[in-house]
Amino acid sequence: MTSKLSTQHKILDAAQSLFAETGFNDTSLRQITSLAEVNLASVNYHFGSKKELIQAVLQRYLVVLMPRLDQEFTRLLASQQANNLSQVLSVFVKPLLELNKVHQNGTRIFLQLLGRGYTDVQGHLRWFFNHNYGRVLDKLVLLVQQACPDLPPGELFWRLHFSLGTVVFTMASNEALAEIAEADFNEKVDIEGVILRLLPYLSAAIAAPVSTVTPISHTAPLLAGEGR
Amino acid sequence: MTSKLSTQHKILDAAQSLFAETGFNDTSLRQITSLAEVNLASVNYHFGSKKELIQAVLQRYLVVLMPRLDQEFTRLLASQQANNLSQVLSVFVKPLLELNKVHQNGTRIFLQLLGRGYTDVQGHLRWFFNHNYGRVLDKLVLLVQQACPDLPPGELFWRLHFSLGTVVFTMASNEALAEIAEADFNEKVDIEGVILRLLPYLSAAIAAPVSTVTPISHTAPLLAGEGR
DNA sequence: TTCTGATTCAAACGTACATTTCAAACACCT
DNA sequence: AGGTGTTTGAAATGTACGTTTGAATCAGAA
Repeated sequence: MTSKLSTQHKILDAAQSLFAETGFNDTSLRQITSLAEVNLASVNYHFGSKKELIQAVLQRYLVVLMPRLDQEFTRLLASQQANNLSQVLSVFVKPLLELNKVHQNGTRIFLQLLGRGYTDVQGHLRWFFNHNYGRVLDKLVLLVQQACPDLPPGELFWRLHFSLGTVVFTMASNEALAEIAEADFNEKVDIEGVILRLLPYLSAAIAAPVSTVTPISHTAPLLAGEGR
Repeated sequence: MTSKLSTQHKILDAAQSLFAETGFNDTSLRQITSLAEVNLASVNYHFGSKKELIQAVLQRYLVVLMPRLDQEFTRLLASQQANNLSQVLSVFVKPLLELNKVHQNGTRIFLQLLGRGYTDVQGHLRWFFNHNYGRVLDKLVLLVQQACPDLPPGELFWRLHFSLGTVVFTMASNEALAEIAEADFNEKVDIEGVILRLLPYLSAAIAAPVSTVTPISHTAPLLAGEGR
């Protein structure tokens, strides 16, 4: 079963686990190479630097996930009928779960890494992500906008980021939560279970009625475009 | 105006800003003491260690917030009529905003710190938090349970943690989000604005109908257990 | 085999970190 | 003023980090 893996592969496998568990900055190359059973210098030999290793770890999943999401988004945009929010969010499920083909527990690991990327590093990974895949997410914004025509663009912006936070934080602390859930409620919940629990939560949240109690002067937003 | 501050106070003020901005592990005592314009050794003299400094920074807010929340929860629990979810969540607003009395931008800083505490450190801060203030949060769980009697306890557990993720992640990246929001939508949003936007989002999310959808993965084989 | 480029290895480099040390400076008492 | 306990200061300690180095080892072609 355990075929002979290249050094690069062993590094990536060890790195993703440690990165997901401990975060990027709090995982040392020595931990990684020790777990991977390779020489310390091989990381810099094969990847150049720790920063590039982090990107390589993420890219392994992103190059699979993002084209897949793009394809789903494009399909939904092409269908003339308006899609409801639940349908839009549901298209995430299959592409995300297919990351388990990239690596065992790939879905969980990727989402944890995504969470780490948003909270650990200062801007750098956020830029990398938006720069490479921003156009795909623009389609998602468009779809949600169509599904929730009554939602002002500014409100939608915030709610999408709220939702990103929900997902990312949940995955970052997924292990601890799953443990508690099993201990307290006798419910064994895997990553698919969490995703399926997230869907109705996020659907209801994003489509929630807009609050009427606003202490701030309510100026009509003119500019659209999620750019940046 | 700028009265003479004690060394301890200067350290706490510098530390909370840097911790909120960069995270606990990625902020060095040298940065803190440099910003506070005190000697490096004074941190260990006054607080013992970096870990204890982190706790002291958090405690300054927790000792104000948690009794305040406890009081609100108790009040709501005492009222015989059942409270709806929106009412329950609303009790967070005032206690949170009163943290601005503890320090300028105290609400934002505290929530950012809370986010850092949940994602940065390994369990340690989570334990500290649950150990000291777990009983207060139990009352919140009870209130939400009363407001959403149809929600199974297991589902409620997950949704409360989803909500924690929403808040915590939003605050961790609050500065970046607020900047984008202002640039793209011409909306100046302060911490109060974010909190008020969160309320309807979270109310709808927690009270969302429970999904009837079952996992698409085949139920027969349990290969690739997600545990560990 | 011998040559050659790619990979691995042990060791070291320079930097930054939290923490400790101990003498100097300070504040507050009588 | 002198004495005492508290606080600050500059410097050093030991550890860990990412990265670099140069020799040893390997794989494949001639």
